[in-house]
Amino acid sequence: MAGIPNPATKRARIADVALEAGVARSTAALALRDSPRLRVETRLAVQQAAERLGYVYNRSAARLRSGRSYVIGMLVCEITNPFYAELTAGVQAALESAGYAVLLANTAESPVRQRRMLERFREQSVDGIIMMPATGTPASLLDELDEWGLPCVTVVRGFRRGAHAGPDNATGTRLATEHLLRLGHRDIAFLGGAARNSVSSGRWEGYARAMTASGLMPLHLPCRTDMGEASDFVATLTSAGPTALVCFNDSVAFGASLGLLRAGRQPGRDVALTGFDDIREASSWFPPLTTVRVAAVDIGIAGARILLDRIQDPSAPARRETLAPTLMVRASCGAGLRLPAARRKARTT
Amino acid sequence: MAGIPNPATKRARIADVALEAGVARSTAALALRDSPRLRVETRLAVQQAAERLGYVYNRSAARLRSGRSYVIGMLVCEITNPFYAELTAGVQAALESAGYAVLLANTAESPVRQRRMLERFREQSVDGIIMMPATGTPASLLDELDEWGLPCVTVVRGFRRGAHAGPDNATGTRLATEHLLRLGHRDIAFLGGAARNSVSSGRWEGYARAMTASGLMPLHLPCRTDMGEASDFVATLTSAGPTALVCFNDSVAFGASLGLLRAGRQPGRDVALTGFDDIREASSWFPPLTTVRVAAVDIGIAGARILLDRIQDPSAPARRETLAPTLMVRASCGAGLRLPAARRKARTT
DNA sequence: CCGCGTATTTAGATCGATCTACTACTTTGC
DNA sequence: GCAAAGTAGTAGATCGATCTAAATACGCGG
Repeated sequence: MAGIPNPATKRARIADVALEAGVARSTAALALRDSPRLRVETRLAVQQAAERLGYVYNRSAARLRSGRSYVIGMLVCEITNPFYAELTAGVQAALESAGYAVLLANTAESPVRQRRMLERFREQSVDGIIMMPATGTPASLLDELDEWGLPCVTVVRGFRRGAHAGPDNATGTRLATEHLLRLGHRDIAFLGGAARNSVSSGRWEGYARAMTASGLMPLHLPCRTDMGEASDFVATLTSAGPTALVCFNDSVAFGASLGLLRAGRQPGRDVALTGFDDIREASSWFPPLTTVRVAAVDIGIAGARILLDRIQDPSAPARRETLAPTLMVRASCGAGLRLPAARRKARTT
Repeated sequence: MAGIPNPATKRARIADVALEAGVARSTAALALRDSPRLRVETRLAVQQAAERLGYVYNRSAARLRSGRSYVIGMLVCEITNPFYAELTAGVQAALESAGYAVLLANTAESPVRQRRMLERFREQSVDGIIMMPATGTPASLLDELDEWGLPCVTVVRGFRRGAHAGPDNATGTRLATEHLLRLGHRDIAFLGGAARNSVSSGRWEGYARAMTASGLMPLHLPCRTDMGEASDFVATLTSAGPTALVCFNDSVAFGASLGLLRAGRQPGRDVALTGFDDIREASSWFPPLTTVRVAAVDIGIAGARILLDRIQDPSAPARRETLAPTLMVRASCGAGLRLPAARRKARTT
């Protein structure tokens, strides 16, 4: 009867629904959760009663009793990095369709903030954690979370142990380096990724192995992994420098190409570039960026799935998933680049 | 005594802390919330007892009784857009320092997903909502949220009414347009922002007014607001086209500059560009992007503050904050651009 | 028509905090 | 010296769901 929910009267509770449907409170609760223990008719009757009253489920109450919150805590090391933003979107979408909500915190690479947020997540009694550890996080954090009884999955970055989803970094840079070698480059340097973490070391290793396998010396050009830094750094390189750069990620490659332009050099012609991640902007860049594709969204989805399985069965061994990368060959490595100079001449004739 | 929290035994409750400290449960609760109703010594004793037991506050229980969750729901229309990513970081930081956690959902511009997530937020009994309405959201959504008793603030995008924090879009594009006019441009077009929302109309208006004030015809070049689209669109413009583009936002401006390069034209020399937002990448772009600065982070912080005030006093009238933009003059509008060609010549001498 | 197993439904305790209203004990005022 | 006011602490109800264990209904063989 009550049709329209009235803001003045209080929100309907499960007891009200039970009354309206003419069943017991516990029956109503079961019906609203679609329990097979109830007859279909009963379930339907209760659900219709709930509809009539404009009943809204109160997960806070459920959470207190059942201990399950259907909330996952997510720690992102730097949400303003487009790769992590995409990954966040992937995680969120995957968890959303499994009925979970996502508590998000940006650690901005600070282990202190990271710790504070983990504690807050614990107070909020999240069902699990999905995180990219801030640079400098000790692996012992996993033990602590374990002690807290909080299932955890690392994504992209991780530790030697523990549930994890991430790209095969070494294979990725190996593919990129081998491609450049095939194109005839010999003086190839690795740009960016100074931080000592699993991602940096993996990407460096893939590059370095490919170089030494060809009898060449690997060279590390360290710079912070953002566009501005990379741009400044590359602008200082002279024409005597490397003819090709394997960049730590796409942002660094973008920075490198802008730096080259600033120095009056043409990315893709004067210096070949490869990136890593294949973020959305990579293909529409000029020149389009040759890069290692590891769909951030897919990593997010994989991480979410591992976490959900882990929540279901916390005793199962920690699963680790390494996503195979593919090389997206575009123009920035020198193949098939249409140069502005050439175009300009063509246009004026 | 119990020193180390034992994962085998259950988590300590407030009753355990009370026992350890030799006070009543309600006293312990007050002490843990630092209530001034208690003597300092009592508070300290309880807090130390909590420390000893490794007590962790259970907000789920508190939330059930008190109705306050210290969780805010945030709806982002497109988290992979760097501007919104920065805004998200701002909101998150501001709310975090006020003791709140943020439930995040990416609507990907879908009103359906937006609605679903709002309902989920409601179930989770968030204390408030901070959102950028997906394109096509009716203003009546505000009434619904009101009926639900959920305080809400819109950021960046919004409606005619309701609490809001956002940039002064019209002033921003007016500044940019006037700057281009001062530089002698007459054939200036507005690029991007086809969607019919408050942001698009505001930015178009500022541009159009400045044009008509100078006796010029405003021209809208509609294209979707992402880098790839803008790049494709601009690549088709001929040299007979406009000499300057006021772009809807930085991403569009980036796309435009890449599109010009593809067409063999030089952004900043052949065509002047201005952006909007001043995202991190704008200053390290080549050429550095002249753009309207409205710190995304500041909008996020302003939005968070308005929401928190609104939660404190829901009966107060909805506050609206418009952040004044400033024009960041850089090279992309043609002033002080050092051209690659010139540089290249200088380097070879 | 009884007993037994299975399918449904239910009563009442429970999760862990907060809130209200009350007690006990000081202090103050006159 | 006694009421009024103030201070510090407490008992017990309460939030709204879930869980456990038990009651009831139903079907069927004998």
